[in-house]
Amino acid sequence: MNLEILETKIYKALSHPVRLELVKKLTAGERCVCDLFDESEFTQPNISQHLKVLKDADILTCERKSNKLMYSIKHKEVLDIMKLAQAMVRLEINSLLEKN
Amino acid sequence: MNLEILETKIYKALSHPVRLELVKKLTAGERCVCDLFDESEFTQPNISQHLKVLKDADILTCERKSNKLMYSIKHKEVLDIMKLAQAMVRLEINSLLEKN
DNA sequence: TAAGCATATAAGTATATTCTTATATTGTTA
DNA sequence: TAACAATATAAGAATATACTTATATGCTTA
Repeated sequence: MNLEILETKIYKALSHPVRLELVKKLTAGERCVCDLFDESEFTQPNISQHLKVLKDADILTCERKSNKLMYSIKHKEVLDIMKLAQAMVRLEINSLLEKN
Repeated sequence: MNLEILETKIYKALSHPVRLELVKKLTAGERCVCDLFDESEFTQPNISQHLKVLKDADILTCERKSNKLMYSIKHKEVLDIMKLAQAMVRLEINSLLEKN
């Protein structure tokens, strides 16, 4: 098993705006698929597919509660990754603003 | 401008094994394209294209030194991102090992 | 300024990703 | 166990990505 491929899988999972939004929603706590779907502008299968990508990358995990599947963040490290990436974006925005 | 798109651009840039390898090579310091290409198994245009993706995501920057273009890491945050992703991978590997 | 090295761009093809609609699966409860 | 609600999977079309080869661009130096 190639560890680098597992690493790229994490980045790829985060690289789609819908999936990034899903992760951000889950920072507030676990949610069921139907809630996540209701709040999105896409179809239920599409949301399920995106959740699967995030689960396969071990970013999310899920657990059944009665008739609902609750998704949640599996490793808190992903939140730190996102904070760092957002910091990079801010640095770039600031340096663009300074130039004008 | 949508900040979330800039964020996903960072992840997408890191999500290819060749590009991840390029970033890792540059952790040791700046390198020219020809060196990076010589050490790779791909064509020079392909390496240039990957470098462009990394530059467009503001992960790398480049500077001309005489007849060579030296690429280097632009924001050290990306190294922290990679450490965190690697930590996530290790956690997963360990928990897989424990199960067997 | 011509020649040569280093790098980027263009164009095209193969493959992967991201959606959609339709359907299957699974757990819950009447 | 039948019916329903919640979710996943399948199949297919549109689009994006990642390669290749060929060619262009841009420094540098003779």
